[in-house]
Amino acid sequence: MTTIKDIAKIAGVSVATVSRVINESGYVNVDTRKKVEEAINVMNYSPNEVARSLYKRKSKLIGLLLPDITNPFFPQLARGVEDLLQENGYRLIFGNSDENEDKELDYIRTFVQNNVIGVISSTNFPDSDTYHKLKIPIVFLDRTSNESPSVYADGREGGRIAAREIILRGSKRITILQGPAHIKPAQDRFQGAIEVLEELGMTYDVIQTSSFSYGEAGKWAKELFDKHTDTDGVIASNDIVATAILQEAHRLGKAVPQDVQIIGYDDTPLSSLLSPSLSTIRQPAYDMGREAAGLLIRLIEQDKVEDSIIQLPVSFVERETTRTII
Amino acid sequence: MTTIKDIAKIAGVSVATVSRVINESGYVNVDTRKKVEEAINVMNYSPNEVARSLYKRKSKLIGLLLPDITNPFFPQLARGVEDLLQENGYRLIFGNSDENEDKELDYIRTFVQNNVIGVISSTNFPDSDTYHKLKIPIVFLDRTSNESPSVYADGREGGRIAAREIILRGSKRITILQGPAHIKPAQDRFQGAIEVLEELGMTYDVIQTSSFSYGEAGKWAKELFDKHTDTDGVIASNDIVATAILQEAHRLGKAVPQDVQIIGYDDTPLSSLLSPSLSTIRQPAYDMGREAAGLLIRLIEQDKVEDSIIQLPVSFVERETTRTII
DNA sequence: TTGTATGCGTTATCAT
DNA sequence: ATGATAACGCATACAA
Repeated sequence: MTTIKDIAKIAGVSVATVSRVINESGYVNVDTRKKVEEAINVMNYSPNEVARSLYKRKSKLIGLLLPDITNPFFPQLARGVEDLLQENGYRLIFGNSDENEDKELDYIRTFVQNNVIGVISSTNFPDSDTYHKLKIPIVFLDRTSNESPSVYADGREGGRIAAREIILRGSKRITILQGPAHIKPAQDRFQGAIEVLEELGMTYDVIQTSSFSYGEAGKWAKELFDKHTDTDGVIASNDIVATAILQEAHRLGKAVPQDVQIIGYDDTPLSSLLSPSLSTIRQPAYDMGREAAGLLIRLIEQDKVEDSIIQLPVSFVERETTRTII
Repeated sequence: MTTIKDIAKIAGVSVATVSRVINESGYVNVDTRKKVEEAINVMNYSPNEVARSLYKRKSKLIGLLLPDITNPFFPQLARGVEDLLQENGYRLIFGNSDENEDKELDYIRTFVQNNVIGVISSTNFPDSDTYHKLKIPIVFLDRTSNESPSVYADGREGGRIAAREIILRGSKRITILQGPAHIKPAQDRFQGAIEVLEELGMTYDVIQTSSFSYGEAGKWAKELFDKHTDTDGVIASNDIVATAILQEAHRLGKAVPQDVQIIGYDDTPLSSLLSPSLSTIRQPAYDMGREAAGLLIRLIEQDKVEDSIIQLPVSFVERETTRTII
């Protein structure tokens, strides 16, 4: 590996001078600058970020913690984060937490050990000690905590919209899937929907679920139609579950949306590809990722940051699993 | 931040001794070890990986380069990689290349700048200078290059299977989608299919495509049924494109699989959720990721590694877009 | 305008 | 069995 020393030798200057031209700091004569740049090009030199990081006590690395990149909602988030960071010269250390606190702590620790300059986390434990003690900027993504910087979509409103739309389109006996208890955004959207259901005096049933995995979704779907045969509207906790419901309805010979309406949540790419395509509440995942990255960069680079809590709007995406308004 | 110096002071020993207990290297008295461990626990100390990395000239970081995490095939790969690496104490620096060589080089450079100890890459340019000059182990994932370590599924065989199965199930006028020219695995599967088509003397048409994106897939679907009205079997370049074909067939009122059979490629989670669910060629993505990580670790930790080219089997997954064998 | 020297936190060598 | 110290590659304070 070629080091700053090699460059200095080749250019016939001291390492300090080389450092100056690299970092455009301090004075340096035009001619010597040229010599140095020449040497840098010839050797195809680029500075060792590890040494820099050690000296400055901070790197260009940012830690990203997501529950599970295999859940189609998260790649979009990740991509948004990565794009903006990359454009700004930052790089990503990435980990899946599986909503598991231990795994999460382990990652946070190695983030710190690697001098990451900030972290973006979709955690279920934003109030844990680990986060409070962190001395680097952190933004919670798709999660919130008090006054902490965070980027999320309005889950409660999303739930309200879902309930309103499905009622508006004529469902009378609604079943609502309650997402995993430990996942805050899932509870928010559930609460929002319940509110509207109550306000409008609708009769409804609730099915508890404990994960968002493809594997288990089918189970809830079966349970739903098993327990609540006369359901004519389903508010699912996310698109994955909604898809399973749709499949099960299909299997049972129920017509969607004529017999049962279904509303998903997230608007993952999947939802537009189903037949019938899935009506859903859209979260602007890619934008959320970008916003989170932007916020983190501001937190890192500026002294004072306003608007460190960013709430993005959700919206109803009308597709084919809901009827058209009469 | 608490450093090894702090621990040394608290434990009343030298930094050398602390280092010894941390790394379990050299002799250290049981009692002093206890004192040191005590201090480490009290201070919740963990060593600065950056300093370690600087001294040792290598980190515990591994670079992972994927085309686009937003394409549902790649999260599975990524997850496989991450799981195995994480279990072995390695961490991931992650980047999307968008199949763009410049972006890729940029990432490889920053990988090196950060002393990554190995790289896993799904690149279209495995023979580029950058990779040849890399002095750290690299494994190509879902890609191959000569004798270089790599993990991939047998694309040619996958293509052959797809063609065989669709013919076996009665399609006579097959249209085959040729994936992006610059993506090697896409061409492999295409070649494999063509071989069988030729061998069996089938008539077939080819549609060129230039990306795997959701956005453009619909375009090719339209083109396909537009140009080749009498097609009764479609071999798609991957599940995304197959899904678009399925949608378009549906829109045109063609019955699947009665009028048209469709075979996808990859077996992304998506494919089992469609209606009709998608028959496809399965690539064991998660396992490929794990294998790649395992191979890389062997490359890193062992002097000599056999079987550094790992080919995983593909298989036909029979679902509802193909007819049952007569 | 440039160079020398120091320290970032760690590991390893060499004494003791 | 333990400690003092050089070195990893870089950026900066200070001298010149």
